[in-house]
Amino acid sequence: MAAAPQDRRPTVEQEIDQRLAKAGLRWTRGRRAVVEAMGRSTAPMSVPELQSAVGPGVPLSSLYRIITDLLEAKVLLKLEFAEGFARFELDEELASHHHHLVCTSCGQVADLELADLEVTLGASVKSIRRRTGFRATAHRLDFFGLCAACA
Amino acid sequence: MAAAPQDRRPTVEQEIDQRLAKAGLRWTRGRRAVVEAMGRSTAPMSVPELQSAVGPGVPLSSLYRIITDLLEAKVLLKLEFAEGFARFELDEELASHHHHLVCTSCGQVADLELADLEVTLGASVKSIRRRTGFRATAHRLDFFGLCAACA
DNA sequence: ATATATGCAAAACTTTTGCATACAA
DNA sequence: TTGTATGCAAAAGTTTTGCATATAT
Repeated sequence: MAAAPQDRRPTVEQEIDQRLAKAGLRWTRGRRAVVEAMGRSTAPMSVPELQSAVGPGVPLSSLYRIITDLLEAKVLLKLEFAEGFARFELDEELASHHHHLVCTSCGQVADLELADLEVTLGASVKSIRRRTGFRATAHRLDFFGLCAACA
Repeated sequence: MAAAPQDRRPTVEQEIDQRLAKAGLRWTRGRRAVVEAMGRSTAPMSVPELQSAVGPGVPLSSLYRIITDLLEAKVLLKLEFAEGFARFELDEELASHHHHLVCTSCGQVADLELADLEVTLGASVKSIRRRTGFRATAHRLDFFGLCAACA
């Protein structure tokens, strides 16, 4: 659903602009390329994947520095799936809260929304705080198994 | 509760023995030290943590090789919390299925059991298979926030 | 104009590997 | 005894950093 004229909620682009500004970061060619590549992807990307999505204009060291900055600005989220390297995706508030399906055979990682579960998880957060004093502000739920193609 | 004489279920040690044997692995001093250190810990350990728990008798390269072997034998489980390095814990069937509370302030990782949630998650696994064809055989749920001490 | 971001090269950190020796079965 | 595991050193893979230059504001 596109933003209607009377919609006062900022677009994703505007929201990203704001986060960069708040972090004191400039809107540069490299950062634009990374954010756009992330926006095009439907699953968290590794740095090599990001590099080929962005094209040869951005060297590795810059990619890593851009990622570090975007993490600090809360534009990106860092994920690790016990693969030995990190993956990244757009911050959940910029996209939507979701979980991951990790295929243990081919390594593919897919996004998945499970709205009904979130209610239950919200209740768990309260019970955790009551039982342990831990104040959870975020969670991650990943499923491991075989994707349709590998099964 | 200790195993009663009539209890036919193997102890954790026997179960580990079996898994090593099935994988064709010998029960050596280094592996024993690692398994014991893991058994003593209540939270997943990084390799440096494991190294100091085990003491100076086991060099890094051996530790990593031992970990690799124990992962293959399904005695250990590998976890990553987007810290840039891996953590390890005893396989869930050797301990108990649980989740993690990761403090984003001090970095502490604590174990947590949430039995009631497992039922809901089981239902989700079925719904995922129906909707996407993905066959989940395991899951991981981690909560991020502030531990009681940091809050 | 000025502070910030980039590009290149070098380095740091985690993890893996080759090879000779030591050890478990 | 025989194959497996270990220890040391060297290397590989991922991520970080120093410094000079280029760029956004």
